[in-house]
Amino acid sequence: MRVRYAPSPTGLQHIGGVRTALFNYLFARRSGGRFILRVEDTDRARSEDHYIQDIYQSLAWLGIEPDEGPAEHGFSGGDYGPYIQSRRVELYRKYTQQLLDEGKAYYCFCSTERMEQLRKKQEEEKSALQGYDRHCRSLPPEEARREAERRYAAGVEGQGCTVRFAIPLEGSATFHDLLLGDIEWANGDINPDPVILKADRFPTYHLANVIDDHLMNITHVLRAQEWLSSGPLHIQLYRAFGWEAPQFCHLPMVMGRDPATDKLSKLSKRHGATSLLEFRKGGYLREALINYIALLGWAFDESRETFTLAELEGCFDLAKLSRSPATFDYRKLEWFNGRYIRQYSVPQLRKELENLWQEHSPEMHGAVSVENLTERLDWILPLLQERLKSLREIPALAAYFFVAPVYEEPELALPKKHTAAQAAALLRKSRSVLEQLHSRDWVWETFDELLAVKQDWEASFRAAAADEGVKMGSLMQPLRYAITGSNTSPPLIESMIVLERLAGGEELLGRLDSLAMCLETGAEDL
RNA sequence: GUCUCCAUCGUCUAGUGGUUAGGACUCCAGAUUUUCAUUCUGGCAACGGGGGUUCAAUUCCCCCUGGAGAUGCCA
Repeated sequence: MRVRYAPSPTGLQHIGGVRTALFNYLFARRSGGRFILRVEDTDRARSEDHYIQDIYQSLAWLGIEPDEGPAEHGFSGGDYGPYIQSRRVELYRKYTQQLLDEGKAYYCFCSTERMEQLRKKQEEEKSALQGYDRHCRSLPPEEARREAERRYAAGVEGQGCTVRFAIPLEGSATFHDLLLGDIEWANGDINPDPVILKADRFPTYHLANVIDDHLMNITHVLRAQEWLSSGPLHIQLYRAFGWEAPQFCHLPMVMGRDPATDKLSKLSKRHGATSLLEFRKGGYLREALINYIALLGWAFDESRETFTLAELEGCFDLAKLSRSPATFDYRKLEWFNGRYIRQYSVPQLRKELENLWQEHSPEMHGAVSVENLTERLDWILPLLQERLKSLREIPALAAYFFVAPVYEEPELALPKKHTAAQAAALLRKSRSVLEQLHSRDWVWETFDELLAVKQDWEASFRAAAADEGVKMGSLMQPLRYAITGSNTSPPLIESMIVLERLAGGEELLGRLDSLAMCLETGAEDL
């Protein structure tokens, strides 16, 4: 078995493309076959080098390794190179010539203006026939050849000489799709005589794709269903060359819902983030992306939905593909992401962050900088880990460990049915507890030891709450606001211990005093 | 317009000629908890419509409807 992922470097790798790559990869792994990466850069106007880099980086990030790929870019080259189509143009010209010689293709001199007018006219007349009118198909071949040579010799690009494939006028093309079953298509319904060699003498997708799949011995073509209607054309091309066509499997499309119109369409930029590396930048873990993408149009059984790449390699099965399109759901991706974040160990998570922040500076909060953030992550991460949906939330959530909060909404400091004065009193009580705790001799070096210390601290605060005749929550609320500047935060006692470790006890007391002052001076407003 | 593909909760899906139509996300409620989150428990929610075939259709067939894709010297 030999399968390939054949992206064109005309844009960033997006979810749909990556899903196709993943399924091809999994199919190869599962069947002991080979997974080939081929770059289809036949569109000279739109192909760009950095898009090629994006393809490589995307696959590398996910851990999808091609068995064969462009050797000039460091991939293990197989026996079928080059794997970049722009380095194979002579091949495509040679095969085009063959088709020309056999009368299965013909030169076309119709200008783009003529084609535009034709299309416009067909649209206006709501013509049953759409597409090329085969104007040049009946040109005497010898005459056409001379004209083509004349134009090529003139050398100017865009002289309007293309080569079109002569679709048989009668009959039909039939092929068996592994997912969809038998597909039969009347030749009359195939796009009439598509261009196979453009005016710049580069091949179009259809030609290059068919030639390369054949030459590279591809046995199975797994591609998105948007290609289904090119299937019959490709079958006709294989037939014209006298080649056996590979097995086809047209994967369900990945859709997105346009928030403005509420309409579904092929997932694209208008639906939000779609490029893979954008997700990485946005704090998503590779495991989450792989797991979620694998489930887009595929399911293992009635309940299991957690899979690592390695597990997928062992259980992926085309028979379990869905035939209907899948809508991309950002929320479910987030849910997976949260789960995988919680599964990571703290060192793993820290490493991931350091790598990420090296490439993309995160949006920082106050005085939090990458330097002093990463070195303290081992203390902070355990407190944040279980409330993260994405890595990108970390700087904002961790900010209070680095800078004193600004008390913009002091009413958040008030427990239910408490006045500002009462809250300030609770704060003073907490202050005395902290002072007492500071006078004690305690040390801790690991997070586990911190948890032991926490027992003591918590007991002291509980006693204080009882003293004051309030619930623990009531005592904690002003304290929480003082320390974190919010009424929702990671566990407060652990936070204080960590903060004391990172910034010293005076920092804690200072925050309490400053909120108390704030409450007392603004008391009448609350 | 034409051709083609598709059709189970809002979303991703499982499933069968006879099931209380299963799971997950979201949402809601409850429990745990110093808040938030996590975790746990419970709940809301689906076989697009009409014809057949059959003792019996969500399941098989046809039509309709709906959705999507293609209709490029883009892939």
